[in-house]
Amino acid sequence: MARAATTTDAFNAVAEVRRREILQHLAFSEMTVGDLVGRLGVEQPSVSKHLRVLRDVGLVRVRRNGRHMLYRTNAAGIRPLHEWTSTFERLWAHQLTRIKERAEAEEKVQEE
Amino acid sequence: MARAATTTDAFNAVAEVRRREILQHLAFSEMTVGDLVGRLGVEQPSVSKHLRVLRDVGLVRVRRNGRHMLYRTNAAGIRPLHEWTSTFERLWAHQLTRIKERAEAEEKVQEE
DNA sequence: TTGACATATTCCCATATAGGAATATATATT
DNA sequence: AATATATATTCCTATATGGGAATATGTCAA
Repeated sequence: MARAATTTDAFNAVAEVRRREILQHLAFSEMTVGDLVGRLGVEQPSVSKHLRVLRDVGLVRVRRNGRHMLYRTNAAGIRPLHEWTSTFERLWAHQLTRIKERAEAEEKVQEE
Repeated sequence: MARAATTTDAFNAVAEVRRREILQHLAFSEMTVGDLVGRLGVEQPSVSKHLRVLRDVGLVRVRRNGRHMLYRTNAAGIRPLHEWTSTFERLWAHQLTRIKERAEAEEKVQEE
């Protein structure tokens, strides 16, 4: 079997750096495809294709304005990612604490 | 160009469902490859290969115990994902508020 | 040393990319 | 209608995948 399609879910869609960049650019203001092309320095067809993927998984919304397409990030689509990572939050806090404790124990040894 | 390697970063590694499952299983207790095979119902070579990817990006740590390999999740590796998604947190809270407001406005219309 | 057990690696293949180039579609303008 | 502008899609190709099957490696036990 091959890798899962990029349009399978938000996790797969967001694996690509360009698409993460796009989502950030569209997070707090609508933007045109042309705007994105300018800001990312990527060819227009590439941008359109990435936007297609993001649309398919519901990570962006579009509306037309004349011959321009106005895209914006649909933050709700990112929420599942946030929640999945949150389940590990306690864990890394814990692990960092242990690392800190060890470091302090080491320090104490140094002092003696 | 093809898709970026799964070992490029945590984003790519975590795109695969199996690997997310593995990380959850190894989050709060060390486990053996065999344990994972049993819990996931996946062939051993598959599990080993997924673990290899997770190791390469630093999402799991291993230690040997006789002929068993004990794996555990390295939560710190997931943190970048959490932080990236956090930048959208305000946004979805905001968008949900707007949706709610619209719903309430609709309701008001109904009452009249 | 030999055999059993646990895990890792290799080989094979169908599949899906991402980007580049070319082209199609849609809308505005004259 | 003809042209220009904005965006989307198609075709191409090198590349990496995930799973299955087979095999290699490593460690313990007798």
